[in-house]
Order: sequence, then structure tokens, then C-alpha cells
Amino acid sequence: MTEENHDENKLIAQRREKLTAIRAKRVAFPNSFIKEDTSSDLIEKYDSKTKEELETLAVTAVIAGRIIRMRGPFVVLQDGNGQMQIYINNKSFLEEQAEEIKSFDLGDIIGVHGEMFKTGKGELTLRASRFELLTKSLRPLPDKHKGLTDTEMRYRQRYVDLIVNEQSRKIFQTRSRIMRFIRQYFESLDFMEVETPMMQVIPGGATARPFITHHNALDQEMFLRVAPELFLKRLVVGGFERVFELNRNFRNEGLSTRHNPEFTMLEFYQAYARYQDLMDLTEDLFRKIAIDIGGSSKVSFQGSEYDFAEPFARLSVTDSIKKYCSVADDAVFASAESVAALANSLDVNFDQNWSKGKVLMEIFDQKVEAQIDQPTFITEYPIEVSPLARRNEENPEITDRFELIIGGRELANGFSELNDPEDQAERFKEQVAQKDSGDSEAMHFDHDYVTALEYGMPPTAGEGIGIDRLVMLFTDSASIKDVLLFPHMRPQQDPT
RNA sequence: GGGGCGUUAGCUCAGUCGGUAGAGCAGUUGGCUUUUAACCAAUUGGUCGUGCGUUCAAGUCGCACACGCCCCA
Repeated sequence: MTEENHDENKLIAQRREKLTAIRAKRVAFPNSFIKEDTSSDLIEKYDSKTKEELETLAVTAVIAGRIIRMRGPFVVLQDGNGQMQIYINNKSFLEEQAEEIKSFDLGDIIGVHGEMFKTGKGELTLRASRFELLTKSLRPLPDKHKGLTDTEMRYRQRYVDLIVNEQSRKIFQTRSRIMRFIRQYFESLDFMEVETPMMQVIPGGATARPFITHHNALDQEMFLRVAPELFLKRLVVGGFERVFELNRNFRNEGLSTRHNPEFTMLEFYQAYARYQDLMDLTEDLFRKIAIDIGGSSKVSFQGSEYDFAEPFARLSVTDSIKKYCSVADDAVFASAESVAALANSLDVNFDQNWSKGKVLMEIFDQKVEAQIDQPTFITEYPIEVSPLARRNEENPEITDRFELIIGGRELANGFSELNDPEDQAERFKEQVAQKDSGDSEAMHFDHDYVTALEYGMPPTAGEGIGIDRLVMLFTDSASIKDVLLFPHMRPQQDPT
């Protein structure tokens, strides 16, 4: 099967014939039409006028857009901001033009000059005096009532989804608005937006498996970043005391409703702050996003309601296990043996060689996280799973770290940064030992990062917020694919 | 990795007990021309995801595979 006739059908063939006829007469894809108005502007200005007022005003307008409905002499155009009905009665045009109007198909893009009026039923409408076909659409649009519902096609052909599904357009508009709001928020707090390498020689900043690539000129193996963390902290060493980066990370892991191989992360670092300060900042940020997006501190998500005006719960890892796994007292957390016994009794899958802290987190991940619905900061993460976080002064087994859980999903991860270069070197060594024993997610030893710390990093707190999951939360989306314009999909089967 | 569900016209979906493939929308032709999921009449359109198998006969039953969705790990 050749590409040329692949998925061709009669409907497309008919439209191609129309295009061929157009080509024979004139420039088929003109670029000279000057659009002067948008549907949303016209509605804002004139929808409140009466039929009589509009007749007196005799407003002319020039708009362009895609034909998404045809009802007798009425045509609905969709442009970047909304929709406008056009009255384009072929009886009132000369024969050649009347034929052209008849040949219009749903999906065609036209430009129209005319005068604004209101129909008998009171709908604001543009009466066409001149029109021009700007782009012939060769492919039929999905069902005009139900849109495109096939989830696979919505993801694979997002452009079609965006044409016909208003809800989908809204999600990505909201996403853009959230991104803009976050930038404004951090700039208002004197943070500086920076860009650090996405291609790294030593992948660092998170325990995750990286994508590997190769630089030909340097003949060097390189990694797509799993996190920008170590570079952002180098900038704090350099004296930029408040920095943030809002961009893509890449992790070579499975796909799910919460995971895409490339995803957007906000990371920010604030010198002379503590992790508690960032929990406060996070509450404030979520509250303000909710109000900016929905006009209220309350957000509905997958059947739950969250009020971001309320302070978030704060609970240590061990306390959360006690609460959600019916553990009576702290004695079980005392030794590695008792924690392993607890994991076994709770039916948690884990490796017998794992450390106490790692087993503890496995219990949390498998048995606790999904149960936490209302916004909750989980704190006091074990040191073994937090190789870049500051050790707690009272309890050397834990770090000054938190994660934010909402609706059973991890939204954010932050901590007071480890700025002791000797402790950091030791932590890297432990990571390398784990990597050597087969853990593909363990970190590399980053000597230059330790060197940077040796120059001195001020006490600092930093945090990462998963933007895709944040957008899911604020758009009530069940799958990460719903908030990614072009989610990763397996290639379609070749029909040959 | 395991389990469940799905894949039928361009789109949205029916398809009974295994017995010649259906509707709405879109399209085409004509009518109507201030409509609102416009309307009226006629009409075109199918490798039923792919491949094997069972059967006189498979969209339908079985197996395998592909892709997707959901759940579990």
C-alpha cells in the first residue's frame, strides 16, 4: 500500500476534485486576505445591541475561519477565539459565486466581508457581501455533534481533536494560562528564570533511568536530563539566590495515565530558605492558581473537592503509615527487621536486600499514597532515598524533605538542600554502589557538583512541581495524555 | 509483566441463536432560503483491526498478534 492512496476514500477524492477545479481557475491557497476582526471581539462589541441598533450602526466586519456548520444559507465559522455565524445566501450572488458557495465543505477555511446584523431569532450574524475560499479542506471532519471521541485518534491526530472538541481546546488554553501564571508568580518573588542543559554528560538530580544519546563530533555518550536540579544548585553557588526553570525532563520509564517519557517540571531554588518555607509557598501558589484559573479556591478533581484556601495537612512518612495501615506504635519503625516484617504483613513487594528506608518508602508507595486524597505534605523522608537532601539535625536517618500528595498523586517534591560537600560525596558513593549492584535508576557520582559545593552553597531550599499533573488537577483530567498536546504513543501498525 | 474491555462506512454507534452488513451524521443530486443538531425528497458509501482455525456457512465461536482504554504489579 503506497502512502498516496493510504486511507484515501471517496469523500477525499471528491474534495480533491474540487481543489483541482480551483487550481485551474486561480491561486488555490491565497495568502493575501487581510483579516480585521475576530468572532469574540465582534460578539463582545455588538451582541448586546438590538436588531434595530445594529441596522442603524451598519457595522462592517472582515473575518476568517473554518466552516464548522452549515444550516441552509447560514454558515458557522470558527476562528481562534470563538465562532461567528455568517449569512451567505447563494441566491443573492452571481451564478459563478453561487456555485462556489454550494461547493463549500465543512472544514474549509474562508474569509468574509460583510455587515453585522441580527437574525429573526436574535443571533448576531455577519451578512456576507464578499467571500473568498482561503484553504480547501480535503478531509471530512468527525461527527458534528459528538466530535472525535476515539481516545486514540484524539491523541494521534490532536489537530482534529482541537478543531472539533471545545473541551480539548480549553484544557490547553488553561495549561498555557497556568504556565504564564507560574512565571509571573516566581518573577514577582524575585526569582530568575534560567535554562540549564537538557543534554548532560552525567545525568543527575533524580533517581530515574535516562535516555541515552550520542554526540558525534565529541564522540561522547550523552544523556537527556532526568532533572535540572544539580545545575540549578550550581547557579545558587554562583550567587543567583533565587532561580527557577520550567521545562522538560526525560525519563526512560513506562507509560501510564500519570507518566509520559517527557514531561514538564517546575524546579525552583531559594537561598536562605528552609523546606518549611517552600511548603508555605506551595500552599500559596496552589491557592492562587486555583483562583486565577477557576475564580475560586475550590477545585473539583475526579469526584473529589479540594479547597486550597485551607492549610494542607502535614504528616511524616511513618505517621502516614500508622494512619493508613493501622499500625499501632512507632516500635515497628525501629529496626530494618521490624520494617521488613511490617512490609510482609502488609503484602508489600520488596527486595530483601533493600535498606530500611527504601522498604519504608515501598510501603508508603504501595499502601499509603493512593489513599491520601486531600492535599497533604508528607515529611521526614529516609536518607537512603534522598541523596540530595539535607540531613535532619535531630534524626540522622531522615531528611528535611517533603512531598505533596493530592488525590493519591505526587504533585511536588522539595527539601532543604544538602550543602555539605563531604556528606554529598558520601551520598554519591552510596548511589554508585547501588548502581553497581544493578539499580539502573541510581545516580552517578558528579565530581564537578561536589566541587561546586566545596566552593560553598548557601543554605538553600528547593522544590520540583510536576506541571502535567498540576494541569491535570486544575482541568479535572484523568490521564496525563489529556494535558499533553502530543502524548507519546506506540507507532501504528503498518497495514502492509 | 498480569487481568478485563474495546477495534464494524469519513465520524458516532447498532448488529439477536453462526445463515446475503444496519442507523444517524457527513457526502452526492434536487428542492427550500432569517436557520439554530435547519428542513423535505432521492441516493452513494464496507478487506467488520490483522492472521490462522472450527464450520456447509464466521462481524458473531476459538487461538495468536497489533493498537488503544481501564485496573493491578
